[in-house]
Formats: sequence, C-alpha cells, structure tokens
Amino acid sequence: MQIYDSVQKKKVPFEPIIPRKASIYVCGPTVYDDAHLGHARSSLSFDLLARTLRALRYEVTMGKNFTDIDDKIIKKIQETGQSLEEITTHYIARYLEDMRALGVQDADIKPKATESLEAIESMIQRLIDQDNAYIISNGDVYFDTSKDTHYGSISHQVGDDATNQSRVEHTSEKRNPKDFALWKACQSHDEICFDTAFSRGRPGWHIECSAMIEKHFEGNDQYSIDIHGGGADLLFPHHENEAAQSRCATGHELAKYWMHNGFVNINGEKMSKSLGNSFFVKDALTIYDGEILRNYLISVHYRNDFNFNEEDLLSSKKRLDRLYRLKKRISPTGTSKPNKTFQKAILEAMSDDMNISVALALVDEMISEANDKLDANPKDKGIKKETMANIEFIHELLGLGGKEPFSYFQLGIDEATKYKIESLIAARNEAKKAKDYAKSDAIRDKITAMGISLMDTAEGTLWEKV
RNA sequence: GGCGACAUCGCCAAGCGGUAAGGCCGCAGCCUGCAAAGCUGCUAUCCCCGGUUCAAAUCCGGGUGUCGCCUCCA
Repeated sequence: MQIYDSVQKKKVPFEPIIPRKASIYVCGPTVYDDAHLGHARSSLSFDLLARTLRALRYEVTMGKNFTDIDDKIIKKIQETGQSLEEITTHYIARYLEDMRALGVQDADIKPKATESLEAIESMIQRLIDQDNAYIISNGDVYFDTSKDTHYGSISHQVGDDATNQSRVEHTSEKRNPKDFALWKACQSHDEICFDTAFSRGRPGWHIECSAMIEKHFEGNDQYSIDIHGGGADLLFPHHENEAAQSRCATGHELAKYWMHNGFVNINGEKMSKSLGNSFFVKDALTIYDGEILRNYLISVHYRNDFNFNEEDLLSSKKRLDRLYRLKKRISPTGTSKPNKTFQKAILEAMSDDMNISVALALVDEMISEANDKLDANPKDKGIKKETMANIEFIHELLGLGGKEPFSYFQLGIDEATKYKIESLIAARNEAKKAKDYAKSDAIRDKITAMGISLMDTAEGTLWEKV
C-alpha cells in the first residue's frame, strides 16, 4: 500500500508501527449543525482508506472524534435555549445517520471532548509542568510554540516575524504570535465550564485530538498512531498544533503519516457557511439515494478538489446504473469466487494511494466483459456466479452495488404507482400480442411520461425509473 | 506579505520519462415490430514559451490562469 503523506509531500509505502495493524484517527465534526457535503467527502475518503486496508488484510482501528464543546455550540445553546447535551446528542445522531446513508462504516472509537476531559487536563498539566505552556492573567492556558523546536515541521508554515501578515489576533500576553490556547478560562457564569487545577474553563480546539489519541491508542515509543487524517484546511494550524503539543507532552510524534482530503466546491468556490453555499447531506439525500451520492463523491481522487454539480452527479449515476443493470441481468443467482485478475487489479489500483479512477474504470471494464459474455451465453451459470462474486467484492471494497437490483431501479416509487405501471405494461403487452403497435407505443409514451423506461427482454418487460 | 495546489477530448477524470485509461454526451452499425438495454466501431498530443533527453502530458526554468491555507472550518 502506497499512501500520500502530506508532511513528506510524496507517496510513501505504508509501513505500520505494528505489523498488519493500522491505526487511523480522523478529525470529526463539531456537532452544532447538520453534516454538509464536505463532511461527507472527508468521511468517504477515509472510509475508502479503511476498506482498502481491510481488503489488504490489515487489522484496522478507526477513531473519529466529535467536538462537543466549542464556541459555536455555546452560541447555539444561547440561541435555542437547549442544553449542550440536547444539542450535541441530536447532531451526533444526525451525523451518524447521514454517514450511514452514504455507506460509511462506523468508526471503531468515537470519543467526545466532554468524555475526554481528564485526558485533556492531564496533558495540559504536563505541558505546564514542563514549561511548554503558560497561564495568562485571565486563566487561559497557552502553548508556547517557541519551546517546540520542530514547530512547523508538519505544515511547513514558518516565520512569525515582521513579514508575517497573518490575520491572527495578537493577544498582548501571548509570548509568540503563533502560540495557541490549550484552555480557555470562563469569563462569565453562563458559559459551559469545567474545573481543573489551572482554571475553570473549557478546552481549546486543538488539545482534544491529542488527548484522545493518547487515551485511546497505544502506539510505540516513536509514534502514537499510523495515520492521522482530516480535511486539507486542518493542516495548518490545527494539525501543526496537535503535533506540537503531543510531541512535547508525550516525547514522541503523534502520527507516522498524515493524510488530507480536498474540498468540495460549489461553482468553483470552496463550500462554506460564510459564503452561504453550503449543502447539507440531508438535503441531498431527499433528492438522491445515499449510494448515488456516495458513487458521485468518491469518483474524484480524494486529494483533488471536488466541484459539486447536479449534471456530473447525474452522469455518475448512469455509471452506477450500469453496475445494477448487470446485477439485475444475472439475478437471481448464487455466487462463487471473484475473478482473480479483476480482484488483483482493482486492489492494486486502490493500493496506489486510492486511485479510484482506475478502480472504477476496472469496474466498467468488468461490466462490459460480463455483458459481452452473457450476450454469447445468456444462461451460463458459471459466468453469472463469478459476476455476482465480482459485484460482491466491489461492494465490500468500494461500498457500491450492494442493493437488490430491482429495488435500486424503483427507488422512490410507491406501491400505487408501481401497480399502475405494471397494469399499463400488461395492457401494452396485450396490444403488442395483437400487433396493435400504435396502441402499444401510445401506452409506452404514457409510461415514459411518468419517468419510467421500459425494456423488452426474453424474461418479459422490465421497467426502470429514469 | 508568507506558504501551497492545480491547468489533459463538449463535460467528469486517469496518467508519475517511452509515444493519451474509463464514464457521460454525440455519430454509425448489430439486435428490436419500433424502442430501451446490451454489444461493436468512431471522436484529444495534453494552458503558453524555452530547456534537458534518443524519447516529455510526464523532468527543469519562465510566463499566464484558477483555487486553497495563513481566522472557525471537512
């Protein structure tokens, strides 16, 4: 397995710290609102990574946190009058629901900041004791970036000198411009606060990931985990800061490899709340099935920017339709072993830093070949069984093609409509039998107008929702 | 101001020095009562200008353009 390490900025062989095991930690969402397409992209990227490693027989442990203490959550509490727990419980459930709809496998470890306070306090206390962190007059605790000689080694962002026109606010009491808050002391009574030895307050953003990783993963004396992932925007400062505080507190590096997924753009611009162009997963799901969205969102390599638009979504759906049409064609049938050459080729593609384009091209090729063979030998059970096994393999590796094919083509059709379609088809077939083609074509036009496409096959007339 | 990414057929998208995968769309054919589906065939020299090399979309230099990070952000 080769992966692209965004710290080394090149593809490197994946050599886990414990042979045959892979520990992955991905920065999860702050739970104050529903998941948007960017969250989906990140989840999907690392879902594919975990699936690929599992297919390569690695024992994968995936951790993904929920940030459930944060300024934005506090703001939501003030706006809605709901409790912190009510808000975060709701959005955590919503997030998991949306990601499952996209076929994302649940993380093995799902820590929350509120459940990691001891680990957070312990790490901050150690940093203070080591003089890597300091407390300012209002009780805030800051990490002293000048104490970490490797600060900057993750993002390669350096220089907080006079030429740096960073927009960071310079708190007068900060020793260095890049120092960041490990702990934010309470300034008033209506805030969410926790007691610690240093002050009453709440954790800063970066510390939770470091503390959670220390708490949940063992690692070795060089690294805590194998792979740390997240969106490209987290590289700096979030991951740089995580790395720094972990390095200083634990004496070893946080992660052996760092991976970052690209953004989702809408009309060529980064999707973000402030631009008002964010797109919720739940809204997309009311129009398109989760698997169709999944198929679309994974179709671009995870490191590239993704330009979301409906036209491309529809063309990628047609690609998925081909897979299900083949599955429909061979159903019902048993299953045997997947074709070795196919299996090997697709695993090789995914092992190359998840080259999804090549993997999907191989799927297309497999579909064409199977159709070709079935054209020649429509009843060959061996072909059918191997094809079914191939599709099952695709489902396991890429999370595609797992549905019952007839239902796939009838998504969103209610029973009454279904009955109507089928009775129209019966009427059409009678007209066809009587060679009254004017009538049969008129009926077909009526069905087409309903958004249904007909296929006359040896097994009878089949229909699909377009 | 600092750091970085990207630019390949109408659209999406592989390619990582050896002579341009795949999908969508389009055209032609087979099949079909006609369609649909399926199958077959057809459609690009890679933003521009230099350079290295027997050989470059792929490496180097210089442009142009688009985007991102440096502030909460997947």
